[in-house]
Amino acid sequence: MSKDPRRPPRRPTIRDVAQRAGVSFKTVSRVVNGEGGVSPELVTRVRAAVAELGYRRDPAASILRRGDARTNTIGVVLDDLANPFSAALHRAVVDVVRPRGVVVLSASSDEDAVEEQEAFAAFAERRVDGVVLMPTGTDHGWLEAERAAGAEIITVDRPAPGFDADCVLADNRDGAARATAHLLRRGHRRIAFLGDVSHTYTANERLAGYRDSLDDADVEFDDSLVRMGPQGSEAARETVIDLLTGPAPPTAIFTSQNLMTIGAVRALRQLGLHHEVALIGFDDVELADMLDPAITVVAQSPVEIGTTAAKLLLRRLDGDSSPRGTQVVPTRLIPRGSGEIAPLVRR
Amino acid sequence: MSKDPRRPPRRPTIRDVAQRAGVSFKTVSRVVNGEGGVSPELVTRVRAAVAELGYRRDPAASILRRGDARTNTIGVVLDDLANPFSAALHRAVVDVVRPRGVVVLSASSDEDAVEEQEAFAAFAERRVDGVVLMPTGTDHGWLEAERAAGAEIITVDRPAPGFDADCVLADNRDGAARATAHLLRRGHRRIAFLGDVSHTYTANERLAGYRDSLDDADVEFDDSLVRMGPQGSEAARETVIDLLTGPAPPTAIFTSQNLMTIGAVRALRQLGLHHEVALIGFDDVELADMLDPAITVVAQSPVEIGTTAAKLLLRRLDGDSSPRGTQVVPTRLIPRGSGEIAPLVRR
DNA sequence: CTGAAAGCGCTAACAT
DNA sequence: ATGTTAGCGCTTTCAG
Repeated sequence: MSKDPRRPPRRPTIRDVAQRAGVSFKTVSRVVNGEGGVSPELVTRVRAAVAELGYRRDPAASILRRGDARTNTIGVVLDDLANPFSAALHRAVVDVVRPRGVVVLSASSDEDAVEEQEAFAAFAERRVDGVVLMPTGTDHGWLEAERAAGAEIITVDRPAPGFDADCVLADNRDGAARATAHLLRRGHRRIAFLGDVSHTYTANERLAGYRDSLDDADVEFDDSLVRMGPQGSEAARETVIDLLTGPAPPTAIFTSQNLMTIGAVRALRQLGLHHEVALIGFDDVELADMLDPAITVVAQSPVEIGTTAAKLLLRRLDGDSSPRGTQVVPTRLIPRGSGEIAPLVRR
Repeated sequence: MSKDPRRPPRRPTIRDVAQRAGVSFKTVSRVVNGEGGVSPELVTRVRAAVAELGYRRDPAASILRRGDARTNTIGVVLDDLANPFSAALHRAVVDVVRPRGVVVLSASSDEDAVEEQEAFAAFAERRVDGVVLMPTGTDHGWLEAERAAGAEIITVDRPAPGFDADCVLADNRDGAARATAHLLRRGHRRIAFLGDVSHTYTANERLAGYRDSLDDADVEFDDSLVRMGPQGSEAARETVIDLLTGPAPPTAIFTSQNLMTIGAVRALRQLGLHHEVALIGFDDVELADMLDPAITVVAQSPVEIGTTAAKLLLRRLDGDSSPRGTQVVPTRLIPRGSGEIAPLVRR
């Protein structure tokens, strides 16, 4: 009748099994852990009792007594588990650690420092062996305590400000520079830049790459062409419309994130300018190659980033104590059409 | 020098803190658990000692003694965490349970019964309170034992064959029927059907819906237009090309899964038939609205499915023991262009 | 308000 | 080959 939290029926313990099998509980322990040194006859009896009672060893008690702090669990905290980039990275991590008997706890931070820390704390409380973290842009000094408490930490996509950790990321600056140079080579001089909120590491790196190429080409940096901060594809769409309907519109657009690329595509369509204004996006997007024009992108390898990070984490857990460092996973410019549109003199 | 598994430095225990604070360990326990009944003075001293030592309570030991079997951890096993549908569903589950202090273990099964069972076992071994499962098409009698061992089980996207569990899924049959009727209404009579491997529940439901509408319209079912089994977009692309270049090609295509829709788009492009052959896909695809023609789809709500399943799971964990049942989340036909192409008489 | 003793389910160390 | 004892870190129970 009542709806109070169901008190689960007590699970059978090692002693229940022992009694049923008519042996000491230590014998059961031996069988359950495959320690050997038990007569086949008893093994059979114990196995039977285990099956009949549906006995399962309590891993908490086991670990407690054994004293090895390993839970064979790691955590993954990404900005958004539903974003294709993060989802691919996430899956790659899971796939790498699974054969080692390691399971993965997952959470999204939404680029919010509080959410991030809460997720991390929830994982740390459960004594994860390590965490793969996509850190927000805030100071991460608090991670020192987490490390001291025993968690290995690998950051992905960006370094953690104020904390020295292994890091696996894309060559953001170089990739952005190549994309920008690609547009400059076609003659574009007014290239808009759309970036994440300005405290984001990747946004800044990509912006830096954009500026690198402008400098190389002696094109003056124009602040009015840079828009940092639109969140999600809808905000990006509005921003692009604003840029293109403004007084001095760009002839090309560089969107530094996948959702922004989608927003830009929508805006260009809406204004009927998709064949006139060039577009290059950072991070590939599903079906980008099927659009008209197909979208030129700087493709990242989320799978490679995730795989690399996971392997590195496992190595650290195995005791590798070589100096911490950063691994850069290369990006690839994929020309598909939208990035090869020549500048149009509009009036 | 050696690379043997690092023996983590022993963590401080409740006794270490007690000694440091000059109190009994029970007092520390009281403070740590906020039990009250401790003088402010001692609370302060204990708090300080906790901070200095970086003490964290061992949840395993705590739960062990307390006897409440709850780990506040649930598992999620989906076919592919990187697939947009599953990723969205996954995130929705995480978001719902997180405010309750519940964390989520995640895994992909790749529609493989062995992977599925291994993932489940890895979670069960860690004593998850419940699991949200997208079951493969095989018999799931083995779940009985898992339930007996204490795990609440909710299936999503499909029921588990041979196992009675709460289930949250889309109105597959009806959605497919509406899509097919939509095409029939435009005059199509040769409509191809692309489905997942034939033992998949959703594939069969959608095929049934397709047949329902054919029957209603007195159109004879043609086996040669049905292709079950292409895995992934590339296989789907080849299948569609095969269909369209065959002796009696379809005038419309119904793809019953998101990756197949993408494959079909590629095939139609490749053959230059995208304005001549109609296409409707089951499950929405990012940028589908930006293609030319834009792709008509039967949109599912992965977020609603995940949210519903997670809430249901929490309710079960709270002791709700009402009869198990199935909840159907409606789909929505979104006409965008590709599904409104009239049949072309080809020769 | 504080503390000592007992024991959660299990395994290490030591018997037999 | 099997069993006994102690104790992992913590909370419960019961005494002061």
